Amino acid sequence: MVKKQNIPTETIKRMIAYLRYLERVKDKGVKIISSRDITLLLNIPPAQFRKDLSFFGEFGKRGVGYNVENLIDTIKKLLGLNKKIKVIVVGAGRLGTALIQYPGFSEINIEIIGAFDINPQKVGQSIKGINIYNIKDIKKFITKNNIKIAILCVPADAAQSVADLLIEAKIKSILNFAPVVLILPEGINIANVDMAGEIGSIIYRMKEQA
Amino acid sequence: MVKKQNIPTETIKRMIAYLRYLERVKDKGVKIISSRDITLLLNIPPAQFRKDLSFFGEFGKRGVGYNVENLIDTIKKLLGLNKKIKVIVVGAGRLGTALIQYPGFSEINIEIIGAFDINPQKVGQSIKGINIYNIKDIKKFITKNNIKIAILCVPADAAQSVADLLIEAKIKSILNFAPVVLILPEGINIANVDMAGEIGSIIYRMKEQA
DNA sequence: TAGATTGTTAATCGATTAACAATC
DNA sequence: TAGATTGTTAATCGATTAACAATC
Repeated sequence: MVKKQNIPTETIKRMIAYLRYLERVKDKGVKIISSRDITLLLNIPPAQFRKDLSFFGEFGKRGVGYNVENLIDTIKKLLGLNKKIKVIVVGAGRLGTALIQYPGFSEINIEIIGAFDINPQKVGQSIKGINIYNIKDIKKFITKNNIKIAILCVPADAAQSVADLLIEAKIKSILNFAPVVLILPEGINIANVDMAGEIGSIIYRMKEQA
Repeated sequence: MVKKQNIPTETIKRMIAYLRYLERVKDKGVKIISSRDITLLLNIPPAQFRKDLSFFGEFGKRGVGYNVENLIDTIKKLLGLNKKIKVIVVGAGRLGTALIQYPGFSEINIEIIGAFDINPQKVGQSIKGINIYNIKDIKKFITKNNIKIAILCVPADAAQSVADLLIEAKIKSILNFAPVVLILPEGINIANVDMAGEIGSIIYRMKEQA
C-alpha cells in the first residue's frame, strides 16, 4: 500500500542531501551503510533519517543497514529524479548564465535546454551549448518542448510580469531567485531562493554572539 | 527590558522580506501601514508579522499601524543591517562572479570588498571594481580588513578544505553555495543555499500532483 | 465615544527526537 | 543465540495561528 501522509518539504530537501552523500560513498566502494553512518557527517540524528524514509516505505534490513546502490535508485525514483528533467532559465544575466553551468543541477538529472532574455544583444548567443532565445518566443518553446519548470532569475522589478508570462505559457513550477514574493495562481509550485535572506540571518546570529 | 527568547531563523528571514517590502511601499509614498496590509502580498497571516516583531519589542501604534520609515530603520537596526557589512567571495567562477554583482546583497547593506580564486588566470582581474586575489593571500586580507563573513562558491570537492582555510583565518560566518555539508567548529555560523535541493523539492511536489 | 489595530496569550499544528519492539 | 540496526510509536519540542484584551 502506498503511504500517503503529508511529507514535510524539509524531508524532501534532506532526501536530496542523503542522495548526494550516498553517491559519494558509493564511489568510495561502500556497499552497505547504517542510518548512523549516513547521518554522522550530515549533522542529523539517525532517527531522522529513518523517519524521513519511513514516509515512503521500508528500504533497510534490520540488524544490517541499507544497500547503498539500491537506496540511491530508490530515492531517485521516489523524488522523480530517475529520469532527465528539462528546465529553462529565464533571464540570462550573470546569475542566469552561472546557473546554466551549475553542476549541482545536472548531478540530479536536471537538464537546462534553453535560456531566455529580453536583451537583443544576448539573444542568439549561446553558453556551453545552451542557446539564448528571445523571451517573446518563450511560450512557443515551452509548449513545443513540454517544459514544466522554469528557473527565474530576472531582476526583481521584472519578476512578477515574467512569472505571469510563464503561467500563461502553462509552466507548472518556478524556482525563483528574484528577491520578491510572487503572486501565483493555485496549483503552481514555487520555491524561493532568498540569498539575501540567508546572509541576513547569518548577520543577525553574529550580532547575537557579540 | 531587552526581550530574549530564542528567535526562529524563519522569523529572521521573514524580517528581511518585510524590510524589502517596506522599502518598496516607502518609495510609493506610504507613511503608515497595518500588519494586514504588509502581509497581504507576502502570503503571511497578519498575526505572524506581529508575532515576529514581538520577539524584539513593540513598534506599532494600536488602532493605527506602523510608521513605515521608522519600522524600516528599526528592522535594520535589529538585524544589524544599519551599517555596511564587508564580506568576501571565495571562488570566482561563474556563480562567484554573479554574486559579486548581485543587487540583493547591496540592497541590504552588504558590500563585497574582494574575491579570491586559485586559478592564476583569474587572479589580478577585476569585476565591477572588485579585485580577484590569489587565495593564498586570503588570510592576510581577512585579518587586515577585519572580515567576518565569507561567501563560499568553490566547487563541491574543494569546499571543505577552503572552509578549513577560512576558519583558520578567523572567519566567523559562511554562506555556503557548495552542495556539501561542511564540518565546522562550534560557534561558526553557517547558512547553506542548496539550489538543487530547492528544485528537487519542486520536482517532487509536481510528481505528487500528477 | 466608536472603530481600528496592536501586542500577547493560549490553542493548534507539525516536526523532531527518544525509545524500543521487531527482526535480520 | 547474541548483537546490531531498522521501522515506528509516543513524547517532546517549537512554530504557527486564532482570539481577544489593551489602547490608540
